[in-house]
Amino acid sequence: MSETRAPYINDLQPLPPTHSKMTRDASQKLETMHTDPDEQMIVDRIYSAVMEQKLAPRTKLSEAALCETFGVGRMRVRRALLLLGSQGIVDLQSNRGAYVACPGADEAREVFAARLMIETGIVRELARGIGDEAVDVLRLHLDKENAARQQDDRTELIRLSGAFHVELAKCHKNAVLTRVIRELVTRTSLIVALFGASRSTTCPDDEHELIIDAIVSGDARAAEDTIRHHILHVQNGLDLERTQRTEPDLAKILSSRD
Amino acid sequence: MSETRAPYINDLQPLPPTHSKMTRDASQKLETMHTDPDEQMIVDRIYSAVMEQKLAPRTKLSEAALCETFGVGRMRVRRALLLLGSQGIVDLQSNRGAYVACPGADEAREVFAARLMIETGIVRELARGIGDEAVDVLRLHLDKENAARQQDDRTELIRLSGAFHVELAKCHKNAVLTRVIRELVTRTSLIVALFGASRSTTCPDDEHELIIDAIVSGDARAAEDTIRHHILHVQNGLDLERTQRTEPDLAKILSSRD
DNA sequence: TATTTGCACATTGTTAACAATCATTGTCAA
DNA sequence: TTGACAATGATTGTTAACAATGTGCAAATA
Repeated sequence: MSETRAPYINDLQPLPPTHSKMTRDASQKLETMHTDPDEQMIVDRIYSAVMEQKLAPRTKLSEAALCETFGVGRMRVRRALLLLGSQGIVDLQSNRGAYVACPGADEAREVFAARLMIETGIVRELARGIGDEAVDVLRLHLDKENAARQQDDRTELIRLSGAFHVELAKCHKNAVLTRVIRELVTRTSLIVALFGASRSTTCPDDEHELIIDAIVSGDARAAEDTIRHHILHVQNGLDLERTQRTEPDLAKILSSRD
Repeated sequence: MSETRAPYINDLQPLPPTHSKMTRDASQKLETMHTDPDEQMIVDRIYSAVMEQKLAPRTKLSEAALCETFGVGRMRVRRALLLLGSQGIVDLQSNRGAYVACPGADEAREVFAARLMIETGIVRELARGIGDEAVDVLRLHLDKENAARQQDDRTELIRLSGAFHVELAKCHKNAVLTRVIRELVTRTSLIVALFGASRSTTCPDDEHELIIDAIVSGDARAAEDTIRHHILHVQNGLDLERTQRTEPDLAKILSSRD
């Protein structure tokens, strides 16, 4: 459906190139931990890169590049890519390689709908009784967000904005739930990178603070409404109705044989 | 923490042996589709076997056995096991092999807590407006459950009981959400196999029908309460507070050399 | 000049052999 | 008899070579 266009997107994407970051991380990794080159490290690294929007959708993740980058054998890279593919972060195309996933509008709506259903439950239960130390963790996270916003650190702000929702899930001390949310948040990063038009999506103002306030107030209904409003706000800041960037690309290419 | 006991459980488990089913499925598969021996087939097969409680927890899934069973190379089996491991269905132990997962009481509580939060959202949104064809699908599923119950087909009833919740998720036509629920339901099957004491867990009476009725009535609150009650009912039918079956097994074996 | 066809290269998929680790069993000594 | 210890066998982890597929370029032809 969407694999017949733009074979190598590296030089087409406006986002920072992947190679510079890759090599930096590679050297860093080769220096620090040569003892445990687990493939979970590769997964986490790519996961983080996607969440920070350093890896643009449709970026090719060739095995050779990843091998050299992380200094591991092809098997490890292959396993990591398989895991990432099973979570919808990368798109594994047979005999063609692995690419950072490029979710369509339908899939984007699915992710937001799922987040709405799950996260409303998360904050509702938290409003029904949250530990003091958990509130402290959340408020500390809020401080980091504000600091990043004041310093105009866009990358850090993007990362923290997504991580806030993971922190909300972590309050339940439920590894199963946290994993689900982490996956959905990461896919949201891809969606925002693809469909994000205005900067409002990357700057959630003080909505996160409102969510915390609603939770500590103990009003479950208010907490639900607040996070629902927040998620919808992020979604409404996107160009989901429009055809994505790749679709007109194909049409343009096919019609540009003038 | 829990890998130091009962290395080979095949002949210790009271559940049906895995080999008979395996070989049957293997021949069936070799006959029908020799063209696409994808590893997704292996994953789905093991998934189904776990949901039907044909594969008991702690059952060893050796690579050689799976290779011969499914008639594929070791790489395919390895990839399938990695995927199953990433979803908590099997436990991959380094240099020791893959075993059907044996969730502890804490993990069981996490799964139920996650299901409570997510599935209440699912039925709430469904109560807010569900398509007629979706209702038909659910009622048809209910008929199958009743048929299996009347025929005392315990295996089929177990499968359908879990699949009902997957069908609920499917009503949203949301692949992301459906995948999450499918994983949670499958892990619930493992939990029930481990901690299930009374048969009440396998026979949810007519609670599923109550859920559908609450949904079609349009009362979101009632739908939430109904499925919450249902999930808690299943959970309360378990011996979660007790130490699981494997602990006393080892003690009994070690002390039974009279 | 534009299109198509063939070839060369690069990348991925697969297989098989090898290395490493773990479990079991047998042996020896206390 | 019991305990530790070592050897053997089996199973998993890893690597490298090979096969297969897709991509891009170039040459040839209309």
